[in-house]
Amino acid sequence: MFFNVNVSNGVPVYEQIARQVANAIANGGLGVGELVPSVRNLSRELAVNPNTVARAYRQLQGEEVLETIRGEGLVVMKGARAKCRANRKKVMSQRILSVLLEARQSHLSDEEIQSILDDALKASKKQATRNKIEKGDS
Amino acid sequence: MFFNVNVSNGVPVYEQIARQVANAIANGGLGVGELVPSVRNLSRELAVNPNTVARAYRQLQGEEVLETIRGEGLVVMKGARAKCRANRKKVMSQRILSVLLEARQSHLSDEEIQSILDDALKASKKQATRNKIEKGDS
Amino acid sequence: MFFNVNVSNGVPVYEQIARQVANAIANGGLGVGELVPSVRNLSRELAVNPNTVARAYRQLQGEEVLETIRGEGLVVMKGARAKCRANRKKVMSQRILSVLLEARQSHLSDEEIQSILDDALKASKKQATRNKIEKGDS
Amino acid sequence: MFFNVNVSNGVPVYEQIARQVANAIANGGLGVGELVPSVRNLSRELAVNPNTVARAYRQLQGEEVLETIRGEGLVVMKGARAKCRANRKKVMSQRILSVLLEARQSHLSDEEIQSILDDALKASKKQATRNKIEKGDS
DNA sequence: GTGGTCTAGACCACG
DNA sequence: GTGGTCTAGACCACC
Repeated sequence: MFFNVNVSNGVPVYEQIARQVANAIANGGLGVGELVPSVRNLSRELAVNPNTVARAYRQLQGEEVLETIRGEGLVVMKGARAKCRANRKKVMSQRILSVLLEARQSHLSDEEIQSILDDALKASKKQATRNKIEKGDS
Repeated sequence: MFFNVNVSNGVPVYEQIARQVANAIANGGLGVGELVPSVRNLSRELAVNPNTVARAYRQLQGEEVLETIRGEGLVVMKGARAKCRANRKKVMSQRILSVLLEARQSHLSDEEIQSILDDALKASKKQATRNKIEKGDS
Repeated sequence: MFFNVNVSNGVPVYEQIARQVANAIANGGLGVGELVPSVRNLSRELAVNPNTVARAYRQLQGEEVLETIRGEGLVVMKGARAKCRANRKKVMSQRILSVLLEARQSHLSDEEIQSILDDALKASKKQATRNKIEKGDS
Repeated sequence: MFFNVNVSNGVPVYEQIARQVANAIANGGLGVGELVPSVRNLSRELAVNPNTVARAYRQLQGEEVLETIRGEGLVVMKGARAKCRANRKKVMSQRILSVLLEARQSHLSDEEIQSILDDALKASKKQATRNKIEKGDS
């Protein structure tokens, strides 16, 4: 359950946090009924504004992944794991599809697209391995 | 050489214009030494503010794809076609790679990723065909 | 870190701003990772439109000298100092070279050119000294 | 008396023409009392708009370098040669001085400036030699 | 508070 | 006619 945020990344910080929490749930790192880290703790750990963490959590509440237990904090809802898994896949699919569609409408040929895909797949495997080893970055 | 912009797309209008012009160059629709549509004409045609078109063109100047001929207009620079083709491919690769990397670091398995890719590829082909037939959309 | 602009100078205001910021970085007045003055503040201070400052900053982003931290502001990128120093020298060299080339192709003799250079060098030293003393000008 | 213009140069075409005519006069290529090429001829030869040539000539009239002889055309005025020589030197000096001043106010050291000057001087000599040999460019 | 985008409209130099 | 610059002001997302 180690989160990290990249501020100079284009992707809003609150989104990065929300995604990583959702991923943790999808992978079982955070189980149903468990408390997520408190806004204050997490914000300190990530060195971001508490409002930002709060916003990430709010978004996950809106997606019915987290719910507030009065006097306790935010916990993972029942059914959240399946939802996160499904959602993760759906988002991935949409993103890839949109890139591919744009590639087509810019007249890249099937062969070019295929070769780009193959290269990216290989590169991602290599990079993933590297990250697993290094395990530290900025 | 028919450009179109989608205002509620997330992607900034000036970027859409710049990309489409760059694509036109990459595909030979706009040849080296040719004048691109004038700022005022294109802005009228696309129903956007002239400044927005100007900004798109300015960006392409920064990339050394266009250059201005004083009192004449903007023309496609020598070597622009290769640059646009290479750039298009590079951008595509980066985008796909970043999605794949995120997929990996969210612990999706190789099989899941592969199946998502295959589905997206098929879907994109179908959609491309549809677009070719319809030839008009929003 | 005192910037100033000369509106009736031929040189576009946004360029003057961009250069001065780049120089501040080259000279260490603005360190890597530091926030540059906010668009609104600087525009107020210089009495120019915020868009003009924004354009200057945008240009420096394109040169990978600045990058935006969402919700925070613009900071000096890693490696920016070296880049700015190198660039400053390059620009100077090009400008001088182009003047010299034109002098040559207008058939000025070596001796004339050399004498002009010497005079200009002396004059610039004197003027620089004067500016250091006065420390205020229009 | 071979003129050439560079449209994608930043320098206004009419200025390039005016300068080259003035240089021809300074070098004796065009003698006092001689007719300069007609607007129509020169514009055809340079492939530029006649208005542009006319403007260049107008500027030289303003500088009292050319004068119109009714029914004849434009001729080089008495004293034009000295004036052009002086002017050429003055313009050169000003341009070099302004570059040097900017270099100083951007905190380049004396040594850096001197080295840049030396390099530029050497480079300009080399380039000038090359141009003399090649004698053709775009 | 920060920057980013877009619109509207004015003025300039150039050809 | 062309692009380039600048201003003024609105609206957005993010932190």
